[in-house]
Formats: sequence, C-alpha cells, structure tokens
Amino acid sequence: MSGFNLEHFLPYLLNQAAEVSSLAFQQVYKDRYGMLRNEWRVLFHLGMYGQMTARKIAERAQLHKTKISRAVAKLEGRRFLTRARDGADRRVEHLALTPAGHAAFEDLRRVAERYDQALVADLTPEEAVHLRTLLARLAQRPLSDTLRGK
Amino acid sequence: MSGFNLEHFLPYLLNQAAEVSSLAFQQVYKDRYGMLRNEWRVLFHLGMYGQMTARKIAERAQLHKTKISRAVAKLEGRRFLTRARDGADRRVEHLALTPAGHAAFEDLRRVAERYDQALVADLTPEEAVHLRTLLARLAQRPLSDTLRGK
DNA sequence: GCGTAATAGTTGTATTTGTAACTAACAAGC
DNA sequence: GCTTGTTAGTTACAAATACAACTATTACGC
Repeated sequence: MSGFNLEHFLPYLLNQAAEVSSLAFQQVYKDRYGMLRNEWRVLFHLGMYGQMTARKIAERAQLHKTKISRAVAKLEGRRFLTRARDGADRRVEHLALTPAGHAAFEDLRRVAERYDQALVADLTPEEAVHLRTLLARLAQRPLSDTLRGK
Repeated sequence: MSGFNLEHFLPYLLNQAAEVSSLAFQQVYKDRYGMLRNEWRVLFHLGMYGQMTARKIAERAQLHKTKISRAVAKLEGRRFLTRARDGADRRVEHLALTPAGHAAFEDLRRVAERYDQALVADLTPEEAVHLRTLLARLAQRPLSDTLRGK
C-alpha cells in the first residue's frame, strides 16, 4: 500500500475547484443572455482582443474549431457579432462584436471582475498571485508523454 | 478601463489547468478499460473506501445520482462491481468491487500515483502542498451568493 | 496550368450529459 | 392502517459534445 489518496489527486482537485468556481458565474451569463460556456468564451475573446478570426480564437482559447463554429453561429443569431469575409483569402472571416455584443461583454466583464475578487477574498494577495502562476504553468505544460513506460 | 484580463480569471485558469492535467490520464482509463470519467470515479471511490452505497458515493464525489446510476450500470456490465440489496432497507444497494474491478483499480491507482508525481515534478514539495490546500479550499466554498447585489 | 495537399470553417451522427419525472420502499402523523 | 412526505435509485427526453467527414478556397510542386 501507499499514501496515495484520491482527495489529493491533482486532476481531481483541479476538476472540483474548477467546477465549483465556475458554477455561480455560469449562472450569470446563462440567465442574463442565455449563453453557454463556449459562447461566453468567444464573446470574451472578441471583447478583450477585438476583431479576430475563428481560427485565432480557437488557438488562444484552446477550443476545438467546431465549438467555435457553433458558438459563433449562436452569437450571430443573437446579433452579438458580425462576420466579414476577408478580401484576400475568402476562406477566412473576421469576427467582430456588435454594439449589443459589446454591451453584453462589458456587463459580464464587470461581473467577472467582482467574481474573481470574491473567489480570492480569503487568500492573501501573494497567495492569489502564486495560485494563478502555478495554474498557468500546469495549463501550459503538455503532458502527453508523462506516462510512457510501465 | 481596468486591469481585468481573461488570462488571469480564476475560473478560466482552473478550467484550463483541469482540462490539460486530466487529459493524459483520461486516455489511460479509456484505452485500457473503456471507462468514462464517472465510471473511473466510482471505481476509485469503491477501491479506496470499500463497499458503499450509490448515495454515499454521490455525496463524497459531489456527483449527481443519475451519473452514479449510469456509471454503476456500466461497471456492473463489465463485471467490475456487484450490487447487494440491503436486508433492512430494500431501497438501498451496497456496491462492491469484484476481483476484476479491484485489479483495474489497483492498476489505475498506480498510474494515478505516478501521474500525480509527474504533474508536480517541477514544483517544490512546499509549493505542491500549498497548491493542493488552496484548491481544496476553493472546492469546498459554496459561492452561490458571492454575486448578490449590483 | 494541373494535380495534390493544406487550411478555414461547417455539418452529420453517435455519445454523453442535464433535468425532470418516475418507481419502489420506507417513515411519520394522526 | 391510511394518507402524506421522503429517500434510493432509474428512466426518458432534450440539449450539448466529440469526432469524422464534408465544402470551399488557397498554396505548392513541377
């Protein structure tokens, strides 16, 4: 036997924390705008970084292109964004928020900001920074071959 | 404007880290045993804590009872667990791993242990402990009313 | 230019999931 | 000992997801 314990297993802890900490915020964009997570993410990327192509969003958000495609279709249907074909390469479309889309983004950005502060409320500022740094490190590392060999 | 940035939003970071850090391990239980995440969780709970009811697992794993129900049905179909009706209260069933189920659990437990070590490999032991502690704290806190008021 | 490959984005279909409604068994009040 | 309520677990159906195949367009090799 060993000291291994399910409650300390990092993927388990990460999943639990991610789930709990997303839930209340998810409720907000769902209730106010009928959005799903992927739609919110696309909205946020366009709001934060301006006009972008679907491919670029997929890259930055690490989201599969089919998810982007469907999220974009929904957001377009709600008039939160518009598409513009690229003149030079007609496969590409440039996505941009409409005023309504931008208003929704600003609203949700404010909520997200307060929400984030509430989440780290009982951590010291140093702990909060440290936590974000560690998470970013974990998220960046590719782990495909950590399990090679017996 | 403010300093708010999507890449620092805690739910976003947690989700990315959780997803990345689960992926390679998920591959293992999927490839070796054709299991989904919920089935793996049920297997692990039974393996770690012995015989249990579905309700108890749902409680400990913070998983909805329908997920447990379906996971148990799949695991039963693969002969990884058996059900035994409670004599006193015939609504209740006690679940227990079969030898095959226990062998799968032991195999996966070993993989999980090595995997966890690989995940924290470039953290100091203190950092790793700290990270787990912070995550557990986040996971426990109920956040339903952090967003009250304007 | 022409054939082959790559890229942007979409659609189809099989799985999974979420939510609510359901069955069966027990408990409590009167 | 009935009626009403609760609890354990299952099932049904709608919605969401994953993955592969698809269309349309551009790029490359020769």
